[in-house]
Amino acid sequence: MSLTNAAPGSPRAPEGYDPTAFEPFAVAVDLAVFTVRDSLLHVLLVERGEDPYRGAWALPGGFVRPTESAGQAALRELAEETGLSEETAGAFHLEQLRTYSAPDRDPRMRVVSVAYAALVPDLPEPRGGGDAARARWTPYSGPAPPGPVAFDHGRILADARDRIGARLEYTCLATSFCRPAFTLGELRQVYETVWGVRLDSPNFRRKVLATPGFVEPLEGPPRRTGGRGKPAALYRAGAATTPHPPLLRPDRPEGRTA
Amino acid sequence: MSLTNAAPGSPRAPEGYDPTAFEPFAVAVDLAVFTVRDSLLHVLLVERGEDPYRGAWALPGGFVRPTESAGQAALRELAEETGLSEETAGAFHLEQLRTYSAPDRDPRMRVVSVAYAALVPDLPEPRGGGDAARARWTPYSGPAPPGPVAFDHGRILADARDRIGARLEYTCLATSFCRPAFTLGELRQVYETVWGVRLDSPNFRRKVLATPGFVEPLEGPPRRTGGRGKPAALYRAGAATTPHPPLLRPDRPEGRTA
DNA sequence: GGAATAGTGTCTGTTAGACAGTATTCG
DNA sequence: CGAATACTGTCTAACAGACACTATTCC
Repeated sequence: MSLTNAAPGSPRAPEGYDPTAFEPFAVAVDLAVFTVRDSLLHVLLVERGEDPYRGAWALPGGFVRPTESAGQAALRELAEETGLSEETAGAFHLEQLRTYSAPDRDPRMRVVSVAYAALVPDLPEPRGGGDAARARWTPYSGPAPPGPVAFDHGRILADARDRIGARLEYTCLATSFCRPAFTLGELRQVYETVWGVRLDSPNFRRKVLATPGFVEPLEGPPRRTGGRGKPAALYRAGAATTPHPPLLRPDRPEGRTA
Repeated sequence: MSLTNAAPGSPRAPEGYDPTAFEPFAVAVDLAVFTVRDSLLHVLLVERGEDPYRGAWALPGGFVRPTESAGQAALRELAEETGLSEETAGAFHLEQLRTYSAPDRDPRMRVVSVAYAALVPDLPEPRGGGDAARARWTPYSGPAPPGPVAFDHGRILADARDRIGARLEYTCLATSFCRPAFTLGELRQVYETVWGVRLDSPNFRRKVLATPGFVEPLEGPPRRTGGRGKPAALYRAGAATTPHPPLLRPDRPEGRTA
């Protein structure tokens, strides 16, 4: 809740807690921006130009301004890092992950960070103004992080990846990784890349098409593909948000069913 | 991220952003503490004793202290509100939900709140010191919130309920609502209460027992029940965290499968 | 006995995965 | 032609839901 502790005598604030009397908290957002490129999961990292962790890679992000919410700050940062307008960036999937608040996560002062995950299609090289020039798409496929990263960003990154993988099972957001028009083969590669598995193409097609509104066929010249082979029909993302039944990952050697 | 904006000339902080120069943020935690009592979902609410929203019901919570994380603050508040020790309260399921940060969510100052959900068994009446005396278990079963609540707590509550319902499908945390020893009938009632459906008892039993480590049989005097009928065997929570396959909610008239 | 809960067993329509087979394109 | 991808169709083992039946207890 908020400020009930301002009451003198409250057990939660023995002597008239005044939040402004404490060392102030800074509130920041950190972005894990993912894309699928060349059948590899990539994440957008920026090289730090200042201490601490000078020269290390870090998640893009910044402070929440006094008049904006964390979500608005995340969208603003996403637009800056990708070099797109906020309106264009607003079409991307951007979701709050969780908040990191260990007292010592930033050695200089108390910074509480709200982490967001963004899913974008394969974009041209990140381009924005200023220090976004140091931004790079970094492969992030194995279970290990893509190298040493600043602060607790390795942990945030790992959490974000787990979350995205899990969300693919129960949501339709895999299409967020695809361009406006895509083939079912490209969509399947998204799942295969994020999950690190091979999926049976006919069965995948059946499941996706079984959920109405997951994808919608496009009229245009029915062709295009990622190499040779028969040209594939094009689709665009539909309005559905939840495939039913879910597209569960194969294997997962855990509890068995009766 | 953190403090990259301290760099002068950065596009994200044009003139040497100093976070301490801004109006400070306060960081709080809000708790949605759920329990199942008499086949109804209940949530713990406290009556506010100060303005704003004096006399309205609110989620229990408080400010994050300078030396603790948000998670530690949530555990501290949970212990205070339930009147238990932090060690005892630490056995309850407590998970971070999401962070609420609209600039105007608190009329007095900028408060960013990290919301947590706690799942507890049916406890005796909430008892703690001080203003926890105003805490009450409030039924929260229908789709509507349990009445007018302070701040954006109605929204937090609705989000929390949705999350708990969804988590029951893909996790084993329903046992968190049960006492240390419980019958499968009691466990089934947890699902029925949270989801608002009737489940087939034999099939439910089959699914639960099919996931090794979901529940473990207890030796003790094999009996007890919630009224009359044949006494049921007792179980305790196992080590498994994920039922496989998931215990999906029935119905859900949405996408159909092939 | 009747009602209520626990627990076992069975039956059946559906489904998920496997895979055969055809179509279309590139080199 | 061979390789690669798209797409259709089918077969089968397994499963989910429905439900019949028995057991045990309280009233």
